[in-house]
Amino acid sequence: MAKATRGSERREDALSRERIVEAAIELLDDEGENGLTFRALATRLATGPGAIYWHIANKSELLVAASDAVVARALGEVLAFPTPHEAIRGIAVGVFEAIDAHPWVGAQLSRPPWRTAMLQIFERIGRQVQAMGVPGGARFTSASALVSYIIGVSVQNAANGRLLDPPVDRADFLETVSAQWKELDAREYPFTRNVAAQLREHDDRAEFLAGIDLILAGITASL
Amino acid sequence: MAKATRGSERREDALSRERIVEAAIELLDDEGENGLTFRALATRLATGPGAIYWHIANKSELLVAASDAVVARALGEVLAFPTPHEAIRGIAVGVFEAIDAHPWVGAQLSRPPWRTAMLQIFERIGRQVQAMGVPGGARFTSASALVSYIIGVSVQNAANGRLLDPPVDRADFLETVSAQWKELDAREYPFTRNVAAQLREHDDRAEFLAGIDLILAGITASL
DNA sequence: TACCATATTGGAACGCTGTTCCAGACCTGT
DNA sequence: ACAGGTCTGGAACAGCGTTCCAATATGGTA
Repeated sequence: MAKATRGSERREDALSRERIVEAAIELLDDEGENGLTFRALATRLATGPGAIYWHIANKSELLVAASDAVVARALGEVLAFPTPHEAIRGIAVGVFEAIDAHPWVGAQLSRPPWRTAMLQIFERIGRQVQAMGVPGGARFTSASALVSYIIGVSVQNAANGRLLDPPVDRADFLETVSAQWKELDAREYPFTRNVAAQLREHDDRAEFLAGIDLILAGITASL
Repeated sequence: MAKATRGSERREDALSRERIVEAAIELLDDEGENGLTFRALATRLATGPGAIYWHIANKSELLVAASDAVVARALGEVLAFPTPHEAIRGIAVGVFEAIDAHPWVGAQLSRPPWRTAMLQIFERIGRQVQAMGVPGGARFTSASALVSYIIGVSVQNAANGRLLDPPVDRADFLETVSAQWKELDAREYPFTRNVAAQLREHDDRAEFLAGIDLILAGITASL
């Protein structure tokens, strides 16, 4: 009797690569990047650390798999757009919001191996650059610049949101930084002091899109 | 006699925050980011781990201090330029090459707290944006876009160079990646496959500057 | 010079981590 | 019913950041 019970419920919660990656994503979202340990993951999956290693080589591979899953999901949700210009903005926002929702992805993207996740973004952006009418020789440069900008801003935006241990209100946070900037030495930081006020009414997403438009304007201007 | 000898040479190798940060930079450059441990650092400074903690709060602070030192040194070497356009290129290249020479700095920059290092870059770029004649309301956006792009590309460039454990030749590396891209599925990655050839004769620095010019063109176009 | 309070040192120890190892349990095909 | 590989999970290892603290060096005062 005891044997039968244990045997039947065993197949239900069988370990698998997907289940492990899914649990890792949950753990990272719940506890932050430092929350993902093989022991915590094993506990959540009601098993031991050793069992996980049968399905996944090491922590690095686990992080790559988790990031890829998040990026793939985000890009999958990006729909069709009437113009290349709008499509690029749509893809960019999709990536931006995915990293904003899962800040730990950012730390992974700017780290080797830039495998599937980065490649997927590059491919999607590249196609739209081509559709914009950019000639062959300049496509690589334009797509690279866009992808670098998208990843760069998204990662930094995620890093900012992550830096508060007791999650502070965004407005309060901007207020604080803005105040700090105003306190800077007038000789060393004249520019930063000057724009400190603008920081208070600052919308990351809008600023991000404005940057995209800036690059797109540059691409268009050199057609 | 013995007492005098020990006493006199003791002051020579006295510990200090600067000496520790300098040794940390050397260690990071020599052994990579994983090479910096408090034990290795203590050995290099001929002391124990505990002594280091008298001068520095924790590893995070040490990394921030090391990054700040490298960035400050790099920006200090950037000279005057006749036009804002050239100045921005000059600053950008300075940052790019500093991170290329010290890849571990990249991992730090896109991580909170973005204190002095990031701020210094932002300030330097911002002043030149102002000099370009960008109106007050758009300065923040333009400077942010440039800084994000500069950091984004530099970090990714550094990450690429770092990923090879036996340091492979750059040309061989590009050849390999280019070949990998050509093997990609034609349905899923048409664009990436198409530009794979361009990757082989790819110059990171030139590509980086082309991206800067793209953004500058965008800024100029919207003046 | 003798002494004390303070600043500084460095080695031992703690708790945690990623990873390895392996005895045993499970599942499948004969 | 049994033999094979597949899969599990707990114990153990080395190494990490960090803390602790007894020992020492230093600078000021009597």
